[in-house]
Amino acid sequence: MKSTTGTDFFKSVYDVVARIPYGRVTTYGAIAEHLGMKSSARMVGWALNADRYNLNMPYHRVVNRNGELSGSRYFPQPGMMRQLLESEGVTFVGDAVDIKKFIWIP
DNA sequence: CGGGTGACTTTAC
DNA sequence: CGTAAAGCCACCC
Repeated sequence: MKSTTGTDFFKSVYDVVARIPYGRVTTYGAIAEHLGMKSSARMVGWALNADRYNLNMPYHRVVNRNGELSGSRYFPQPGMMRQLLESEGVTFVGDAVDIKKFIWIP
């Protein structure tokens, strides 16, 4: 859990994720780059993993650079992530979203 | 301070 | 398309 020391790294991630518009997706790299750590996209997903149980945010709109739903396996139910995205009008190409069309950069 | 870990990314074979 | 390896940074013990 985030200590009161205020790492705020997570907070930054949550802030960006919460800003993802409806029907759009973003990538870990894009968020990391926005935070100034483009070389460490891992931290983004890792940050979500830390609070996915406590926070209510559209983290299903966060996908990897290839548009694949790498995080879907960490969702409560398999296929839920894709279902949510399709529900928002996001189209898929195979097992990945049409990242080129729905990519959103903060 | 050091080692292990990870929802990533890129390059290479 | 598959696996492998390296780079990367924050967090935990």
